[in-house]
Amino acid sequence: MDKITTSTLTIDLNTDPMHNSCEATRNHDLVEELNRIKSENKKLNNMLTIVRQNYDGLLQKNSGEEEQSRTRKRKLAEENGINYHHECCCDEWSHCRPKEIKSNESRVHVRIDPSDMSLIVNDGYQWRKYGQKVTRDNPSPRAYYKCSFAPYCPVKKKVQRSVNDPSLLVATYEGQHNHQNPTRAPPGGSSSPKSIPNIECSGGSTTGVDFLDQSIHHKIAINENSSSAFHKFFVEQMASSLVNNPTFTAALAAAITGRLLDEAVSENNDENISNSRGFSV
DNA sequence: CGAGTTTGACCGGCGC
DNA sequence: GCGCCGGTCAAACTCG
Repeated sequence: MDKITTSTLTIDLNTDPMHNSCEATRNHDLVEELNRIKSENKKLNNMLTIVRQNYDGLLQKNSGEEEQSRTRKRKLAEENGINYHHECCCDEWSHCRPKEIKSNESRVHVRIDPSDMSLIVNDGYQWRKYGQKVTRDNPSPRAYYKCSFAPYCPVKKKVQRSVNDPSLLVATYEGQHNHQNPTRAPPGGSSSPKSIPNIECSGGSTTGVDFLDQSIHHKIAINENSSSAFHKFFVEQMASSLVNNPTFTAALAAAITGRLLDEAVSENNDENISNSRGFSV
């Protein structure tokens, strides 16, 4: 998956024989950072590969056994007096039905304290709960929320505890926000944004990671520019990729870009341009 | 008193 | 056509 090779970078860095030691140091830093980004990219790609494999396996399972299969399994499970749950990336059987997944729908997993019984996912937006229901495939209730930050924001989210892992909240987002993420400008005037939980994206697309490679390419092309400028570009590229990617929710995009923008701003303020910090989603 | 939450009722889609 | 189930509504309730 790695599109950048070290050899490519070496050639790129050594094209000018007149480079001084300062530039050499900077290039060395760039190589180190590149390796670090590649390493993180590889980790993310591994995670996504696993998710994709699970997803593909699920699709194969569903298509192979055809629609009847679901009924048969459901009947069998009910006859045996058990709730049927397959073993895949999904924690809810209903999500794995061959029902078409909406393009503007996505899911995030949020790690919480297992003792915390609340169904609250703090993603920076303001939500109003309009319903709660216990579904047949999950003993824990599912909460229904509407975005209440903007008057006509169409975004809804469903939050339910994972069947397999009680410490995992599964939030399903539908639609796109028609307003800014309030995290960027807290209504209460607080300078520090609300804490973003440990959100893990669950989906089949790899495009959310590919922008890293594109950015690395661009980084080499603009390696005469300052690192902060690159960092800014990196953040913008990331935000753009997320916004344009239908598999990522607006909430997830806002959470990630918010965090990175904060990093970029703080690094600019410190004038300590190391680019050594990573990010995790 | 207003905003948010709770919870039972209702509705529509889907499978049988 | 009937029943099941997920999603939504709305009145009652709670809280600051």
